Amino acid sequence: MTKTMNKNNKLKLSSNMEDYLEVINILDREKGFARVKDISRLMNVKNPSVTGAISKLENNNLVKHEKYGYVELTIKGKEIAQNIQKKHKIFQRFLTIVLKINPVTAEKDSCQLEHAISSETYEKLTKFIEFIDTCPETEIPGWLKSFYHFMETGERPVCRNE
Amino acid sequence: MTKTMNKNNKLKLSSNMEDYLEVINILDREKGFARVKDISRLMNVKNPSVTGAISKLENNNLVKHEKYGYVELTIKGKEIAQNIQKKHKIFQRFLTIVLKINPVTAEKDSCQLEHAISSETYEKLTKFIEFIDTCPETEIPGWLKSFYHFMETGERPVCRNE
DNA sequence: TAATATATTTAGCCTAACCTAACATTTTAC
DNA sequence: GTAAAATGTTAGGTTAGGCTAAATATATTA
Repeated sequence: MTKTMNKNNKLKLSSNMEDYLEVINILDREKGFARVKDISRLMNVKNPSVTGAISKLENNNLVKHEKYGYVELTIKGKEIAQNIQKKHKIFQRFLTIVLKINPVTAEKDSCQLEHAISSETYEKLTKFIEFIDTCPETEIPGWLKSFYHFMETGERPVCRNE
Repeated sequence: MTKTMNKNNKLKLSSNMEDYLEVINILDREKGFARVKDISRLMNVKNPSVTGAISKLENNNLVKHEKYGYVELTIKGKEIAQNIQKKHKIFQRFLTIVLKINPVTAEKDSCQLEHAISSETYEKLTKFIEFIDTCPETEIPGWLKSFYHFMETGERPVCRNE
């Protein structure tokens, strides 16, 4: 066990490496392949930084890459990438739906928050959004409408004890 | 403008430096002063790391420190520390009150999330907690009780359209 | 097919954080 | 009041991640 592992013997990746995996996954999904150039563009870094990062990910068996060729996620790499993206999306939804954060800020915040949340918290936040989504009677639950009103006006409507 | 500034000409600190400010502030509040030893203990680093960090913070006018003596926050340093702590606390409350995350995980997550959230999102999250806190009729709003129930059982109670 | 353009890698350097070992200062205990 | 213990600093090394410049490989186009 030479590499950095957490208590569950799972690889502990820096948020940087997580970002690389995420970007590679996005490119793969959207274009069918990921090249160094595209990764560097999306990550806002230069090509040599990508080459370096890729080779680290390769050492951890998270990507495959043959010289001058495409970068591909391994099963393990894809798992991690998808995990991060789920966290990203749940924050995106929470911030835009519940807190009414503007899309640009919500996106930026989600990019950071996705690396900072535990799985336990992710699960419960997901439940929370599900709770709102599955409101059986209206698109937006009454209490959430009340919160919107509270944010806009400071007025505190009656809070029913259901 | 040689130092790293963001678009508002504000200092952009690494989350590491933010953590040092936070810890110094906590020590100052709880013990009346902050020494290198205490900082290193709370930060889980060795003394020389603290000395190095302190001197960087000093260069940015965020702390004062005379050799072998106490470390003190400047006004600016204190402002930043308090800002981070407010973010920490609001996550702590959100995670424990709304999502019912266990205190240990909530604390760990808050320590990370505090560095990842914009001011705008912080403000709105604060509003959200305020909305819950000021529920005029009950300790815990009915909708939140319904969510707890939903988390525990998966049952979806009636959602009133208030 | 040769010349040019683009993409990738390598080499070498920088900064932020951390560390250990060695040295300096301050505090404590006799 | 000095010697031991504790605390703090300096020096020098490591790793992660970024950069530029230069070399190499691939792709395109004349």
